[in-house]
Amino acid sequence: MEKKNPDLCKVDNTLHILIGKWKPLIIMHLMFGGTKRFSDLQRALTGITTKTLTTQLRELEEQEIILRVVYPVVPPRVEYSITEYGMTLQPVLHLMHEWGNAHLERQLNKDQSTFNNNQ
Amino acid sequence: MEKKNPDLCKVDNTLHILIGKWKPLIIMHLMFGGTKRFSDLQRALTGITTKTLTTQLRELEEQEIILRVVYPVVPPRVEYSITEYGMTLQPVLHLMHEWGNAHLERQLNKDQSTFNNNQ
DNA sequence: CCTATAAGTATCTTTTAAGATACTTTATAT
DNA sequence: ATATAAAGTATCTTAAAAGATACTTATAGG
Repeated sequence: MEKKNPDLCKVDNTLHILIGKWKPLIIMHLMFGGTKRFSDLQRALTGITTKTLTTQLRELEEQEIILRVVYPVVPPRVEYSITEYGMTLQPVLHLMHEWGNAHLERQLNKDQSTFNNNQ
Repeated sequence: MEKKNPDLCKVDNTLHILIGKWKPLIIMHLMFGGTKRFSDLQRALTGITTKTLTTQLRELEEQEIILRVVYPVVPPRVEYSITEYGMTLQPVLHLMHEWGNAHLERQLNKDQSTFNNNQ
């Protein structure tokens, strides 16, 4: 780890891509579910507003994690897909998923033992 | 990936621990630099306020990522260290560091070629 | 001519994180 | 008696992210 310049904590570069209430979910959907239309995503992400979905998609597009393709028809048809570059996040997300899962179980166990101790 | 219940995106569990402007840095410092006092950390994290440092440390402590030990002396002495559990984040942070580094270089190359194209 | 449709915009409000600044505590050394 | 030190609290302000709600656009189909 760089001791001299702590700004060189590159973890933040990755976090920057992933931070956003719905971004991991969006990425996972496109990564494992393939190309999706705007309305498909909105249906999949229960509770998201159109404004928020638009923002998150545009940011991911700007980072070249996803691709946005507009078909010039009426009513509009817009398709989102993961890019090749976006796919490079897969091992990272996988490990985060694993750790997050273990973390969740750990917390459930903790609650469990608290519960037992209170008996 | 769970298709039925998208709330089961466990990546968010990991993100939840890591989100916080200074948290990755704090974790890295304790993980690789060993036990540190409050003032050591404040010196290391240039620009952080006491209030923010306190908040971030307390949150990490609550998640059992770090340990806070108070020595009952005056003036106070408080030491922070990474827990064994906190150490389990190391592979995750390592991968995020790697990806983030590659991402940074990619962006630098992009800027470079934009620069060249404008000649 | 009216309506429905998909993918958004435009505003406004709420929530949360972080920063700025001043204050507190208490045994010890002067 | 007073000043000092370390590790904080207490308030207030600012900024950024997300939510609620209403509106827009352009054409094909009835």
